[in-house]
Amino acid sequence: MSGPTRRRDAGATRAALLEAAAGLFAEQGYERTTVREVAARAGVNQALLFRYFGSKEELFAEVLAVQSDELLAGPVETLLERVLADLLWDADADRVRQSLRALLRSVGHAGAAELLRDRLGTAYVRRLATLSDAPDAELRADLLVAWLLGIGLLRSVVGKQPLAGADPAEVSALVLRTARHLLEERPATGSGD
Amino acid sequence: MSGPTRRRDAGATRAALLEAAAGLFAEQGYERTTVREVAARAGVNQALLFRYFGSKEELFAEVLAVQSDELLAGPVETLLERVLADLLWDADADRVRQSLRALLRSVGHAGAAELLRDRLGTAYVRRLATLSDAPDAELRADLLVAWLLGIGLLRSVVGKQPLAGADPAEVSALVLRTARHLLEERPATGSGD
DNA sequence: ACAGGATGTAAGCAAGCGCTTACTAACGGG
DNA sequence: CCCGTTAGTAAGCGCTTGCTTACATCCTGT
Repeated sequence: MSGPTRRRDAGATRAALLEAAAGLFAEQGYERTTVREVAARAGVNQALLFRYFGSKEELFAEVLAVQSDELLAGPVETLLERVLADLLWDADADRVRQSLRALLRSVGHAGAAELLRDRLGTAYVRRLATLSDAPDAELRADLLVAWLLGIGLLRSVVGKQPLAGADPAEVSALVLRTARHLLEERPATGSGD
Repeated sequence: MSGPTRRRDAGATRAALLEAAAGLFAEQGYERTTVREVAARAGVNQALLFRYFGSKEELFAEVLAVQSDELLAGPVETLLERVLADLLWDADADRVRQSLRALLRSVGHAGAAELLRDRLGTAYVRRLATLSDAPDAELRADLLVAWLLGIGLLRSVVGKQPLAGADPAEVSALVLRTARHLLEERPATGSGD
């Protein structure tokens, strides 16, 4: 049987570090967050961070690894809506949202850019592109991902008004209507199809 | 007449520092660029950077100060098109484009965020909002600025394909059509106006 | 019970950062 | 011609960064 109160618990320490890191990476991005801050918020000696994660970079990768599948699992039709919700309702600190925001916040960092370029971004775009019949469907989906990125940054990082203070539901509805138009419209041609 | 070859020339030194800084800030952003790098590229002793600009932060501000008016001067109708051009044709290193990209690249930095929030972003939004009759015109303009920000980052910083490799003219046309729709559309209402 | 691995701690290293200081060398007006 | 001002230089200060090391302590299997 497990001891009543384990003061030495590798699993709990790892989890505490992971949670502290997720919060700080989401708030400040990768570069501005120091390993000492993470250890302090976790209430843990900072040497343990390196024992359990190897490096700051690997810790960051583990934080980002959380979200990959959860959002992508649902139906394509509501994918954009769900991502927007995670982006706009930033009050609560759900783990998926934290890791999404850590990704946005750290887009200047090579590791985050690579993840967005080669894995996450591609996965989103593949799904979003199925909503469009246009031959350049993937480009349109890329533009949508770019929009989400920009909205997240201008809202949470820059704090631009009126966007930062706007009703999330209104913003979401406006973006969704425009996104549908982007995916479905076709350029006017001289031949008139 | 001025001396034949002035080896001691404060104006030229300042200009060299400014140009080197614009290039590096555009390529790497504020935080990743070091004052030693700037001085080295300018071929100048790094102490002079502080003599002529006071601090890295003030040097950055001076780099960003370039673009403020130039783009905003033209007609509103082509404003979006011109910014998109500066964003998408990133081959040549025009000074206005460099400072625009330095701003995007450094959006995680407090100084850049403040400029975008309180000055530049507001100026763009004011003008863009005149293109819409909607009551939330400024919000829509904010969303456009967010889109520009996201496109610039996903293209130049992240390097996401197919966006990064797409024909700038096609991207521009697609974004402009969608932007017009965003500015002009109105939500469907139950009362049917 | 006790050896040995797992867990936690304190201290500090090398490197890099923005910035400053103490100095030399060139210029230009009197 | 000389001297104060200006431009340029070399060195390094104080601090922070990610990461490591040497060591104390606890827990568990046999």
